[in-house]
Amino acid sequence: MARATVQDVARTAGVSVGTVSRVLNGSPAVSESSKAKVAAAIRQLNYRPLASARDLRRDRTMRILALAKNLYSPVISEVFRGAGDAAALSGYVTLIAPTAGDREREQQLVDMLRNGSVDGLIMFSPTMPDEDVEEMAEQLSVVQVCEIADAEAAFGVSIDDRQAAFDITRHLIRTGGRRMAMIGTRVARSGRLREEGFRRAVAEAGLSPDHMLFTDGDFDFHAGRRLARELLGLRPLPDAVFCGSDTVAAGCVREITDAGLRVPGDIAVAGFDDSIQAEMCVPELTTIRQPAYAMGQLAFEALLARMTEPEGYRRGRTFLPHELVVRDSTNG
Amino acid sequence: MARATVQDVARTAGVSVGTVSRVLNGSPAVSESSKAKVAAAIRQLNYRPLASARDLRRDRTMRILALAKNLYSPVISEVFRGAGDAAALSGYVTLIAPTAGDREREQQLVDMLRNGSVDGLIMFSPTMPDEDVEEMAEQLSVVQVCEIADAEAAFGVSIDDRQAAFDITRHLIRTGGRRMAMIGTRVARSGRLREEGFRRAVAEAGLSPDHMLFTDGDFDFHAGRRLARELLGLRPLPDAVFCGSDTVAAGCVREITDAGLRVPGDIAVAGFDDSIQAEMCVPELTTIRQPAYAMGQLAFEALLARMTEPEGYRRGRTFLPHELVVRDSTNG
DNA sequence: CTCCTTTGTGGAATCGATTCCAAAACGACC
DNA sequence: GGTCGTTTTGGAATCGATTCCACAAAGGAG
Repeated sequence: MARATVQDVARTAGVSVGTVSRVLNGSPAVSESSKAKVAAAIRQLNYRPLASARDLRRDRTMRILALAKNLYSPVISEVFRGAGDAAALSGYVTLIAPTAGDREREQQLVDMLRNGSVDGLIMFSPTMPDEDVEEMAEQLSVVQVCEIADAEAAFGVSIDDRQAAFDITRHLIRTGGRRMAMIGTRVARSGRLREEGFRRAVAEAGLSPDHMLFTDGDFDFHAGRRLARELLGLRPLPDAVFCGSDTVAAGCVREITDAGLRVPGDIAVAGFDDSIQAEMCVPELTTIRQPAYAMGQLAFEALLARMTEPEGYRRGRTFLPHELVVRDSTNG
Repeated sequence: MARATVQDVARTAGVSVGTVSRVLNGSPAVSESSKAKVAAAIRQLNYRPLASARDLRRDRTMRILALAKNLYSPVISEVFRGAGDAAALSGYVTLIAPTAGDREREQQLVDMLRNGSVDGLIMFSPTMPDEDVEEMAEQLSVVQVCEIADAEAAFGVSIDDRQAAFDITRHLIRTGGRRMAMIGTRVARSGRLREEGFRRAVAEAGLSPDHMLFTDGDFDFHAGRRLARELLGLRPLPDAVFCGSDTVAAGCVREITDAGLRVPGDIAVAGFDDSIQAEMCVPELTTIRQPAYAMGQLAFEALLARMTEPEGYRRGRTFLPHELVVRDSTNG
């Protein structure tokens, strides 16, 4: 039993294909009797309009794609939840795909926008160089979220990473931090901005950073432990560490605790993101809250504007406010 | 500048549309000179074949969809990584969509299979009733993973949840557990199977369960804390608790520790999944390792068979071996 | 040089839903 | 009953890539 087509429905209902299509799309100019006949035929044949045929004719898919390196991140999943909810309100389906940081796979997914498989694209952490993002943004419906390339043509939503890192570092200093260390990443742009914010806050307090440790690879719990272990071997021992994410901070806290030192007594630790990891950690982490859900919503709204208005869409970046969340991993 | 079509490319290259298409699809019967001319025209016009037109004609999309309630779960993301990698090897793109446990949104996503937006579907935790899964599986390319409905026609990959729960409960008893408690969920089928395994192991040891606590809603860190708090108010106080996930177990451990009791000294705690949470917890959790990546791979392979072979596909369920991982949250 | 095979090419038909245009059906009103 | 709107309908054209068929060109064998 092959798939039923609009022709089959028309024949069964005793009307024309035009009428069937009009019923399907809720056109007002259809008599009640036709509507009923068509509805009956559709049910009888278990008919569904074929997406590719509809998309071809209409020249849009009502689908968008959201790209990220990986899915297992509280911030990413929350951002995509916000974007997905906002998209649903406008009748769009949001699909998500991980790139695994692989250029080729990312390219393949971006091609889905180029070849019309989806109408728009939300990029979380592009692996491609900034110039490519810029070029894409000029011709295609793309917005960025959290990780924003320096691209004039593109729109992006994020917090002010530099300011946020500045704020939390200042908090570390205010609560007694003098020998300042940072564990971060330079792979992501946000990581570099956080480094800047950290350095600025330290300098402003008349101090200088004692230790800066970075990873080029994963930025997870194990990386946090590894770098913290390294840190504990250095002198002078820091009394405050700013970590680029909660997960890394949790690894750092764990390593410090295992070494017999106390957090925050001996070393204060600050995280970033205010994910569930911050609450799971003992002691609970002082961190920066990102309005991830709202960022996702805003990203979709900007994307919608880009998709529907040919030219008058928003460009540049928008910052959403972050918030310092003080918990027990820093001195009160 | 509107999108270039195959016609435009043909005109620019001075060949026919047939030849362009043959070049695009790597047909061998094309001269080198035509190949070069077409390639040049494609580059010049920045041409990409339109997906909907191609899909319509070919009657397949080379895309599959993976559904789950939410994305922020180590098991889910690992399963989908396995499925995605396997799919990529066969030239398929894997798209992921969260249902948020919403029937309507789930239906909308399942419709993407019905209307040919994708060629196949991997379902993680269906919200729909088993009968619907069964009915879908009969006519459509669907496989299930981890959470498997009792559906004859469908294929599913998972571990043997009952046996795994049995194994870890037996370990709790072997290492001194007498007053046995469980914190679980009955919303998911796997949760019910784990309950069965727990009960069986307890009964087999000549004991009977002291406390069984379940949540109908979220099954996360906070739920773990809430149920553990409740548990600590009950008498007799348990000396061993089996939790249905690592995240819940982490919440449970946290609540017990905060109450001034020791894990595992006063109360032993076991988790499930061997996610990163098991390692982040203090003490690290004894748990059950699920071969999530392999489950994803296998799920895709079964799906591929279902999509390509009209009838001779696999049915029923396949169990992959689990593994008891002993750490510090249970007595040595 | 002819005949036959191979290799390459052009172009029309096709996939299935939508949409536009023209025409039919239906009322209402005189 | 005829005229003039207003609904409603039928059906052809369309979207863009693929594929099949027929035919042309090139090469090889005799």
